[in-house]
Formats: sequence, structure tokens, C-alpha cells
Amino acid sequence: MAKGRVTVVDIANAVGVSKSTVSLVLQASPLVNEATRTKVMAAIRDLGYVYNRSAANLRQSTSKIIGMVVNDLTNSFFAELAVGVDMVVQSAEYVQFLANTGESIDRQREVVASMREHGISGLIISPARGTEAADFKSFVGSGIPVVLVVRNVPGAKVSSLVSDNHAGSFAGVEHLAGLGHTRIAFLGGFPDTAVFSERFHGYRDALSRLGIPFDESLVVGSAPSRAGGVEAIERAMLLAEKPTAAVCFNDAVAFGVCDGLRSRRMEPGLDFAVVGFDDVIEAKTAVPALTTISVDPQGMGRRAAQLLLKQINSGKVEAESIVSSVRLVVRQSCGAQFGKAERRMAQ
Amino acid sequence: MAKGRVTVVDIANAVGVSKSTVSLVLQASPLVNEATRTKVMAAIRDLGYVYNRSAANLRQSTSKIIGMVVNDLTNSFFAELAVGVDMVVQSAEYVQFLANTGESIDRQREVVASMREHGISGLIISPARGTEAADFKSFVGSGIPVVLVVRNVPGAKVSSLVSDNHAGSFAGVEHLAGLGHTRIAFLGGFPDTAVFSERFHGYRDALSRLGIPFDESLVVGSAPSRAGGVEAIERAMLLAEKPTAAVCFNDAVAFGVCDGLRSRRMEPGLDFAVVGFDDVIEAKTAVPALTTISVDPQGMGRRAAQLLLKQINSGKVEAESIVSSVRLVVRQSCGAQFGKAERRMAQ
DNA sequence: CTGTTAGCGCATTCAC
DNA sequence: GTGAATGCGCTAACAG
Repeated sequence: MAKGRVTVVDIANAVGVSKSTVSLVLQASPLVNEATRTKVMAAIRDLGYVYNRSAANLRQSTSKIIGMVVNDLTNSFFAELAVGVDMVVQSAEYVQFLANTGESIDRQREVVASMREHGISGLIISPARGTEAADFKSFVGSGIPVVLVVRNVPGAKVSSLVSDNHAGSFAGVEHLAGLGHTRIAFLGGFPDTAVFSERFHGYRDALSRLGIPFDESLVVGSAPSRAGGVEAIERAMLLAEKPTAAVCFNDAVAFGVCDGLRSRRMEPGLDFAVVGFDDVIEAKTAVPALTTISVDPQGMGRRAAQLLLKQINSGKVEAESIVSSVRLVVRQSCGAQFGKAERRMAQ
Repeated sequence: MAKGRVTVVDIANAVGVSKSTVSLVLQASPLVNEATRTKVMAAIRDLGYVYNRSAANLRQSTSKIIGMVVNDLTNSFFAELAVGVDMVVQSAEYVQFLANTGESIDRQREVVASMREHGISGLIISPARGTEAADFKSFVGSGIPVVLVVRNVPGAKVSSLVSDNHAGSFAGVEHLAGLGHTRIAFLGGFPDTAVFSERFHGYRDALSRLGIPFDESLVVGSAPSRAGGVEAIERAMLLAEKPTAAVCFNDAVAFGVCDGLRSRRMEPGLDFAVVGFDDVIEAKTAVPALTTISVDPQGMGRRAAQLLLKQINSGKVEAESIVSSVRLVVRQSCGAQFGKAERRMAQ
């Protein structure tokens, strides 16, 4: 059985037909006699034939594999994202080639190049920080569609799918206001970034829509990190009129806010919401008293894959950079009241 | 630029050498003149040449790709596992082909078949429930090494890497005893399974080693589920001499134990430890007052990959089923005392 | 419906 | 050091 790989020729000889006939059987072609078809199938099983995709790909110069690269597989968000992609990819008879970059730009270049060499017919990528438009030149030059997810890359002539920051913050404020709050802070983030601007304007627009006066002192910028969150909440709590709720810039900030509140002996009565886009799942499990406002990762993955497949099948790749945004959903993890966290944890 | 894919011939013509020379350059062969080498490299960049691995694989009938299939990518444990595999796979100049089965045996057969057709040179798999030894027949028949991780498949003539259940429970008991406990329960699990037996004996052996009398009433079996955990802790708490600590059969049971304790108003003073093997990460983040006893997923992934590569490189695949076990490590997530959970959560 | 004839792009002998 | 052949396993055109 182990004497050199068994090929179509072998099974053709065994059955007494030609290789092309076998090939047609393999492709489930309808132009082959049912009798010979079953004989071929039998031989395939008996001889332990395995299809050689390298050869097939070489011949048809197309591969039915789509590449998926994420910047941090360790983060559940991206794992879910990949699962979502997989769902539609698999139902379209493609196979997913999943790779992790661990936020390393060099590693990303390697895996992307490798995928390119393997002849993927499309790429979905959540780019590592530092990715440039030029990194996709090879693909756009060859008409291979690329869709960016989660993060955008300015200048790249590919489609991208990011979350709707403005609508997210907006929804967060609406949610907190719905709980009766009127002094809602906006915590964390560097004001000079595009994301900050989007999220902040969502916050502000929601306030004005709801008729809640905007108070600049309730906007406390900080590094978008856990430490930044601690700092932000501490500054906010120094105000004469303290906030009773907060929208956090992201999940890292939310962690920090959480820490800060605890070190103040869990100052009760402060609800807060997090607009999380990356690590939100982790935040949800580790920080019980949290309302997360985030995109459904699997859903985003599905949408990305659909977008990609549409381009693959139509042969039309997006010539211009187009970005779609996906609506965020408000999920109240375990209760809104921070002081109740403990009880709610039981779920 | 898009007029039919550019091949080695094109760049050979452009430089004025032969295709073989180009091929040698691509393989970084030392038998090529430095001058022509750089000229070739330049042409490669200018013409936008991309290496065609399908062709190369076909020619050399080997692929430098190793397959990794996990049964639940959504579970951080497996994501970490994959990352660990990736680390060593990548440093060995292989590429990882990662797939998720979502615990579906059919899906698993599909992805495994697909990988087989793509000519992977080795497979690491955390098998879905229901996997049979026959599922790997195609690989063992062709001398392609397979290593099972996390779960074993009885009868499969491949190597496997599972955690050391006995040592795990043993360490858990040692840990709890080190905190001063002597009435340590063993909660959850069906006594008629192999895993139960291993974990239970670890528990029992540790007690005897430590000179703690074994009390059968402290062993409370149940379904290895969350509901089972609730049931187990409730039964244990009916004892005249209540336990002051517990080793849980697995993470699901631990969740249930947690639930049960909360519904009893957080009966303070009960430490507990979980021997977790699959979902332990989730347990760790969501159940703060927990000592987890688990394998380091990345480390396990690295070991698995090393094991596989060793077999690939030596050409010797394990003929017999051999299982290696990996030592569990005790990690005290956030503190041991249940009543202190809240404070410790701040980390 | 089935067989025949050509390559797909590359790596590997061998000569030169 | 470099160039000319040859075939990996398969599929796409054509013939029959």
C-alpha cells in the first residue's frame, strides 16, 4: 500500500478506464455513466487514493482556500470572529486558512506572504498595528479581494468592516439614561485619535438627543489602558458633582475604572458602560457589573466572509476603499449596578 | 502587470539567465554568483513575482505545512494551545493550518480530509467527541505523524499528549492542605470513568501521603456538569462534619459548586480547587475564588509541536500508541478564600 | 459517454 | 556557476 502514492492513473488502470474519466468522477460530473462511476468510487476506496490538491491547484490556478489572519487569537473576540468566518466559508465549500500574528507586523508579513504563495482566493484580515496600505499591494495587483475587519488601514484600496463607533457610544448613553442617570461621564482615550472622536461624538449626540446637558468636566481623557482607567475614574470622582454612570472608551479603560472603584471601597451606585471593540468578551467575563456595547464577533465574521465571497464570485474586487460599519449591540452582562456585582455573578 | 501570472521563466528571461538559476536563488543556494543573485532578486521584486507553492509541493511531494485541528476555538484554552503550537511550528519554518470543528465529528472529518488532500506533513488534533481510531488510518498508512492532544482516542496508533490527572489532583490536595485544610472534599464526576479514577486516586494518594485520613463521605459523585456541581456541594454541606475545602472534578463542576455556595449565602471559609483540563481559563476568569490546577495550554501546544516535528524530521512515526502526560500547575487565581473573592477580583 | 494529448510552475538531474 | 531536459498529479480541450 505504501509503494509510492496512488494516483488517478493507478485507479484508472485498476478499473480499466482512462484518467480523465476518473477525474470527472472526482468532480461529480454528470457526464459519466453511473456504472463506471460506482466502480471508480470503489477502486478509490480500496486503493486508498487521496486527492492531490497541489496538483489540482496548479492546473486550475485557483485554490478554494480563503485566508484569515487575526492579530490576537488569544483574545476570545478574534477566536469568535474566526468561527463566524468559518461558518460561511465552509458552507461555500471553501476552506479557511487561519493564522495568528500576535500583533507582530513582521509575523503578519510572513503569514500573508505564505498565504499569497499558497494561492488563496481571498483574504480577511484584522491587521496588526503598523500595517500599511502597501502590505496588500500584491493582492490588489492580482485582483484578489481583501477585506479588513475590526481595524481599518488608511489608504488601502480594499473593503473593510469596522464597528460603528458613533452608534455604539450613542447606544451606551441611551442605555444608561434609560436606567435613570443624567450625570454620565465619558472616561478614557486620547482625544486626538479618530476613534476617540467618533465615540465621543456618539456620546455627545446622545446627550443632546436626550436633552441631557453636556458637561465638559465629565469628559476625562486618559491613556486607553487599564492604568488610564484608574486615573480617569479617580479624577472624575474628585468632581464636586460626581458622575453616577460612565461610558468608557474601551474595555481596558473599563478594567481600570473597575480597579479604581474597588480601591475606593466600591463606591456604590455607579453604573457604567463600556464601548468595547476588541477585548470586550474578556471584560464581560471578568467584570461583572458591566454593560458591554459591542459588535457580535461571530456576526461580524459572517458578514466579512459574505462580503469577501461576493467579490470572489463576482470577480469584482472593490477598487476603492469602502468601509461598512456594523451596528453595536448593548448587552447587560450581569446587572448594571456595580454594588450588586457580587450577587449577580452567580448569573 | 496582470497579464497572466509571472513565473520563474519570466524573471529568468528578464535577467537573461536560466530558470534553474532563478530556482536556486529562491532556495538561497550557495552555488550561485552573488552578482546574478542580486539581479534576480531585483527582477523578482520589479515584476511582482510570487512563488507558487502548489507547483513546488507537487514537484517535491512535501509541503512544510502542519495541520492543527481543535474542537472548540471559542474556548480560550484551545486558542492558547494553537498559539503554542504556532510558536514552534513557525520557528521550524513550517506553516500552521488551523481549523475548528466546533465539536462536530462530521466537520472534523471534512477538515481532516481537506488537510490530507493538501498534503500536510503532520497533524496535531484535539479530537471531537466520538472520534475513532479509524479516522487516522489514512495518515498512519502513509507514515504521516499524528499527535493527539488534550483527549486521547483509544486504539489509535498515534502518539498523544494529555494532562497528568493523577498528579493534578495530587497537587490540588497538597495546595489546599498547605492552606491548613484537613477536611477536603472531592466533588463531582462519574466514578465509572477512567478520568475520574485517575483524578480520584491522585486525591486519595495525596491524602495518605500527607497523613490526612480518607473519609469516604467527602467523596461526592455527580454529573460532571454545572448542575452536578450544585448538587454535589449541597450534598456535601449536609454532612455533620462539613468540608472546609474541595477539589472539583472539573471546571463545570466548579461553576456549579460556586453557584451552590452562593445560594447558601456564600458560606465562608471554604476554599476549593479545580482540576480543569478544557475550559479552565474561562473558569479562572469568571470564578475568582478559585485555585485552578491545569496544564499551561501554550506549553502543551509547544510540546505537541515539538513531538510532531521530531517525528517528521526523523521519519519515524510512533508505531504504537504512546501517551505522554504533561504536568499540571497550580495557579491561585485571585485568592483562596471564597469570602474574599470580591476584594481579590481587583487583582 | 470515454480516451488522447498537452501543459500548469517548479525542482531536479545532468551536462557544459 | 549555469543551461537544457524531464516529470510531479492533475485537468482542460478535443477527438472518438
